[in-house]
Amino acid sequence: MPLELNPSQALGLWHAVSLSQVRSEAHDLTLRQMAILLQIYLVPPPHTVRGLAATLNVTKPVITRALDTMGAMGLVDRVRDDQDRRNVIIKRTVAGALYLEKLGDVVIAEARQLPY
Amino acid sequence: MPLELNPSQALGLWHAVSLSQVRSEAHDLTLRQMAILLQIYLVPPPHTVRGLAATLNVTKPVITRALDTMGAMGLVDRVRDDQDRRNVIIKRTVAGALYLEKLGDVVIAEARQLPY
DNA sequence: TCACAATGATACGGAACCGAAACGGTCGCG
DNA sequence: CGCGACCGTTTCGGTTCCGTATCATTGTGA
Repeated sequence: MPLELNPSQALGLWHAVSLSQVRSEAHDLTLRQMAILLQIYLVPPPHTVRGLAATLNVTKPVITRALDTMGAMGLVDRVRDDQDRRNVIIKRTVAGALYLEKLGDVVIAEARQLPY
Repeated sequence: MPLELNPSQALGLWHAVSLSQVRSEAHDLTLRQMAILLQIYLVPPPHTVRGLAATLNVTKPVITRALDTMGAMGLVDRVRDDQDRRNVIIKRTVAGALYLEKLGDVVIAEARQLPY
């Protein structure tokens, strides 16, 4: 049985989590960066710049720059593909997994506190 | 009975909605702008710049600028308070309500398609 | 009345991000 | 070998956002 939300729950959840993110985080991720990070961690590898750009419907430099930023934060890692050295394989990191685990906790906690 | 999500559902939902937002919208809102918009529409009025700044834990100029941007998009409106003319009351608009209604539809649709 | 507090807006310098275009390194194929 | 295609990165000019500090307007209370 699928997860059924009513409009109030849907917006309420989005509101609560957004608010939590804005309030807590010193430097939060862009919506695009967040989408990239989630794509990397929730979809089976391998992930490439080109593939992410196509999936998110953005240009390649957007991906490169987002990986620069999140790489500096330790949330992702980049490795050259030895089969085809033109490719770059985006790797997950422990810090990235932890970051998303916390995000998941926030979503779960806010969902639980939602009026129903 | 509260809304119980498991970690996979929580992150999957956030992933799907973020992806949908990034893919579709030419001009998407900042996380802060989104939080402000949801606060205005989901919490009973009146809303002031100062109040929003305190709730979101950001400085007042952040609110003013976000209202400038979203005001230009027609998502919110500003009216001087006649009781205390120092205050500015932030008003909802039809366009803003429609915008959030669509967002809610996306959340609901993605939740329904979630594996469970 | 008149200093002072409060509110929202603005000025300013700096940082991050964007899209388009160009670039270097790599592969594939004739 | 050579040339074109492909991949990720970088450069460029421009826009947006940020934080701090300051401003104009309005209310408050001695």
